[in-house]
Amino acid sequence: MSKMAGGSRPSGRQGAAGATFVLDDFLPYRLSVAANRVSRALAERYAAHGLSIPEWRVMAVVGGFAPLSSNEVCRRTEMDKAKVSRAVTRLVAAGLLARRPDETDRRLITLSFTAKGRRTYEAIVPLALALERELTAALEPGERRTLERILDKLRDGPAAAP
Amino acid sequence: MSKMAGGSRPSGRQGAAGATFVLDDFLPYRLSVAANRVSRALAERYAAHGLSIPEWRVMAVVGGFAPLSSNEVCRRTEMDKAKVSRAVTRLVAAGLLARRPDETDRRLITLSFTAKGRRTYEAIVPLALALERELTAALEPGERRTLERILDKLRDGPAAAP
DNA sequence: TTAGTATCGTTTCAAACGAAACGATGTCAA
DNA sequence: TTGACATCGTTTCGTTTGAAACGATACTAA
Repeated sequence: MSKMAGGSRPSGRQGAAGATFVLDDFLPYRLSVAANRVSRALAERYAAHGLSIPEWRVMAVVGGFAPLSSNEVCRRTEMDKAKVSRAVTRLVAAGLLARRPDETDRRLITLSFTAKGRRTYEAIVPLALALERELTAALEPGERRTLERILDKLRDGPAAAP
Repeated sequence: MSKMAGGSRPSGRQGAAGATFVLDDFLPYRLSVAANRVSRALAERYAAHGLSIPEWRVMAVVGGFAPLSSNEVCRRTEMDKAKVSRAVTRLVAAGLLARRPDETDRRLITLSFTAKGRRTYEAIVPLALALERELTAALEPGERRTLERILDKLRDGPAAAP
């Protein structure tokens, strides 16, 4: 029951082309709307800690894989390097991340938590997990697993890497 | 098999906080990545017709509900009014949409296709449907239905309207 | 009437964005 | 060595974005 939002329907008169198109049923649209809703909810909670979503993503992978380079952060967060660079700059300025040149390859910059950064990380991870639980609470156990499978397929599905 | 991207795993040493967090398994993240992939694929195809995604969304609801006001477009596309205003301006400039003041309420502006706009609409709807078919081709028939249900839940789920 | 308030669509402003250019470093083959 | 090319992270550029301010129109109550 999400189609009747406005009451009226595609209104019959559909020009010559026959095939009625309903945006509300269009998968890319619905996926985008759902993702935006969820992202907004997440951003709201992290705003209280002064973190944007790109910053949170960086924190998340540093928490799991530090020490790592900005380049690795790119791969692990699916963000381009400009976005990562800006997020890292802000996190360093906020005193959450330490940036130090790699000894053996000086093009690389190694990222790791400061003490404050680690404390923040440990404070916000539970927030993320709580939101995830809230979201999946509405889902049947089977739906949850199906969703994981589907998201994998959609992620890898179209557009073979160039 | 999407987790082993880099080979290494959360690397054991996890500070004091115990609960290992894996961004790659985090629903909001995965949802966002999947949605971005799909949006990018869609945008690519529409770029050939000179349409951005906001513009395409406006075209889609005009095709289904014209004549309608910009305000209705906002509700039906989940875009804010600034975004809609800009998309409409471009579509009018491109000669696809006609904008004419409502007779009875002169705050409203009624939108409808020009002849060219209708032709374009009829040309691009099949493109959208084709992409959707490609995407869902990878899904079992049951998965497809489950996904619909899940997207509804995620859309309405968190954040009761203020 | 006439205030006062609400709604519509546009515009303004600052922030965020992606693509491309860039300087610095590393790699590889002649 | 040297030169050509690749990679890393930052910065620049023009565009897009959302929030708020805005003018114009409509509604409501005195």
